[in-house]
Amino acid sequence: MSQFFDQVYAVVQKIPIGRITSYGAIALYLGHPQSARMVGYAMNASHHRPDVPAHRVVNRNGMLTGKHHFHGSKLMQQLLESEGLMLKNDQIIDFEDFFWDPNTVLPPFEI
DNA sequence: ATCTTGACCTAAT
DNA sequence: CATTAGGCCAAGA
Repeated sequence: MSQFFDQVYAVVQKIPIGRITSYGAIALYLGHPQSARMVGYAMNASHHRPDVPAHRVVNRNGMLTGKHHFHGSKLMQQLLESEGLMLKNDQIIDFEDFFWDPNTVLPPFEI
């Protein structure tokens, strides 16, 4: 089951193209407000899952803290830029404008 | 089995 | 302002 990881992947897959969200927002949505680290860990373990757009998940400041875990260190930035986002110094410009919050967009999470 | 290390976040100092 | 401390819990050594 590994519920939590799968739930994380399910949410990440719903992030629209060109939008991004944060680890903490996902953790909060799933009812684990203090388990943001686990969301990041789930991403680390999502390499063998092809349909999980891990590049659309950044930390709450819009910084690409996980870029080193991609195949190339530029890959994450390139993927985001190809979706229309602008980046500077590993940080998303106008992060708040592109932020996609599952807590306000998706229906309340239910077990 | 224990110890360490994290794609994090918040609250307190 | 910046820095620390604590909580979270899955893997690897």
